Amino acid sequence: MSTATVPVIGRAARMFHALSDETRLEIVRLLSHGERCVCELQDVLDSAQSRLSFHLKTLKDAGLVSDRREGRWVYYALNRDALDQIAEFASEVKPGKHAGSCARACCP
Amino acid sequence: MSTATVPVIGRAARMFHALSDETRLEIVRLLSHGERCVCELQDVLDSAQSRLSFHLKTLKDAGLVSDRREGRWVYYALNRDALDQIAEFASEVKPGKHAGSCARACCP
DNA sequence: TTGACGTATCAACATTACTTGATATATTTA
DNA sequence: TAAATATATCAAGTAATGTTGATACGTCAA
Repeated sequence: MSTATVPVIGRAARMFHALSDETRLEIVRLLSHGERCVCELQDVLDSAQSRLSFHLKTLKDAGLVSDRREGRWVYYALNRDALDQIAEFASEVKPGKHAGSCARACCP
Repeated sequence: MSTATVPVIGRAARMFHALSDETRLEIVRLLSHGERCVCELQDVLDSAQSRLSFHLKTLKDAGLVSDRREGRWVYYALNRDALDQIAEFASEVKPGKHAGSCARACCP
């Protein structure tokens, strides 16, 4: 494995982990309609505030969303780049991409 | 949220969870070159057998890989459909898709 | 400047996921 | 049929993650 692979894989793992929770996927789905403040997410998801804050932080740390404060409100928005990277991963890894060049090496 | 959304989100969460571990991402990367038997993955990843078996089961339960037995060997392969679904999720959710139709409703 | 509101952080607990070593199962070969 | 090989499963321990309620912080309006 190339030296560059490890950090890349770590980043990808963190992004996928951020998407591995149903609440966070709901948040992502809501944000796909545009940026939202925490209070609206809270209303729609009927979720405790600290719980939501925790999940938003998880998404933010993984680079999937960004936030901006406006007065007392904080607005969260999806990160286009991150979504592109996910799509890219899926297509990178799709069988057939490397066809021919990669014979199996074991279990004769 | 529509009634159909919940199971779909559950499935997605499971798929993303399966991809949220570095070892499993390495496995996926290896399988992107074609199907592999467990023993080869074991060699390449230098991983305990039961550990690998655990991760392969996780990937399989999430629908990301399938397996077939051939004699004493079991070959694992990536599931094209699952990868397509991941890419589809990323594009579905990309901001702009719903532009215009979804004004914000809170925090006046 | 005090009070109210929106959000983040913390601590304690509950739950889930991962690792390891041991054992079981299936298949092949001797 | 017995031994060997490839893989799966299990139990026990450890680590990571998610939930809840309480508290702190920042900003605005009175």
